[in-house]
Amino acid sequence: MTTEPSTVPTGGPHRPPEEEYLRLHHQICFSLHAASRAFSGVYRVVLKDLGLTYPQYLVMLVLWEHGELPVKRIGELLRLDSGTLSPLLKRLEAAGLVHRARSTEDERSVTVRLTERGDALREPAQRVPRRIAEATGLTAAEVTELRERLTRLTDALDSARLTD
Amino acid sequence: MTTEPSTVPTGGPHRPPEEEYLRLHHQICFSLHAASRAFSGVYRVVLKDLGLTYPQYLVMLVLWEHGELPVKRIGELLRLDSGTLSPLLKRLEAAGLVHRARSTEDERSVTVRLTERGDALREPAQRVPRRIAEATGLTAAEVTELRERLTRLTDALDSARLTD
DNA sequence: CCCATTTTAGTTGTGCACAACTTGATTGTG
DNA sequence: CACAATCAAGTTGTGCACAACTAAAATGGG
Repeated sequence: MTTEPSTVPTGGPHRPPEEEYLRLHHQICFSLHAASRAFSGVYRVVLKDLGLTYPQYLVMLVLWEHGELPVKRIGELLRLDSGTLSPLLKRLEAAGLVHRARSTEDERSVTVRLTERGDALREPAQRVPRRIAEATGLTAAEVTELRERLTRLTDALDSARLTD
Repeated sequence: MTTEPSTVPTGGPHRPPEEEYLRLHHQICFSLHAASRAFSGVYRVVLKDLGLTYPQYLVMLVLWEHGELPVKRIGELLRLDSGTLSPLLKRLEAAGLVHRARSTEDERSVTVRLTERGDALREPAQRVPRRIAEATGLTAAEVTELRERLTRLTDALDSARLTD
């Protein structure tokens, strides 16, 4: 029974809809998962010179854009919570790229700002996007379309989760 | 200097192409990352009843389809190595869903097969895909298109990585 | 003014991803 | 046959994601 359950698609004349769903679904959930990991893999190679991981790079991107931010705001921008960010920021601080300090006006808040080294890293990082873009083999228009589709998908998934 | 570097897009009359790249690129890499995590979040909720995590569910999917497989083959199908699979399979075995045994013909290989409980879990799992499909808010055609795009992207990223 | 509630970071524990390495079995070639 | 090269799993160590929790500060209603 367990040695040969439900083999290849089917032998029957019509396929039950649930089977069809299972297959399609398997493919979409797996392909997104795989694409995400393939992306990290390429980033791992490209970011090696900078000494950054992919999530660390995302944090640096928002800091390069904004200069300094409270941890809370970084979390909102990157959709990450303190359980992920606290140790990550600690590692960036240990690497001398950022500085963390309690806000004086609100002692609950911690402000993260770039150090001189962190700011300087921006220059070599400028070359990263083009290398990644080349690796994807997508045109700018395709990138935009895919991004929009993924953003809509994320919003749909997030709101579906709330109503569960 | 570090307090306000490179603020908003620009103040200048023409934007340097690297800046444009940085922005677009930021968005695509972030959106894929976020979509992947949003997906896991929905799966986490839906799979809770089955007592499976998302990666465990992927392994169960290929086992439900093939009945039994060597670890090596599972890794090929899911693009995962033994460093990820060994402990994951150990947890599935501890949960009584699979059984692992050294192959008699090749002592290097370990064959993973479903236990009766693992096979039985297939029935309630049939309802998962529809729930996920509803959460995505996508039509079947959109799912197919997105999946194809992501698969092409993964292939492009993987081959780009090899030539690095 | 006081205290319950909320907010912000941080901590702990579990699981996944992956590089680098180890162990033991198999294969191919001299 | 012998032994180097290869191969399959597993182990170790690092980092990310996230749920659940704690600690400390701020806020707001009575």
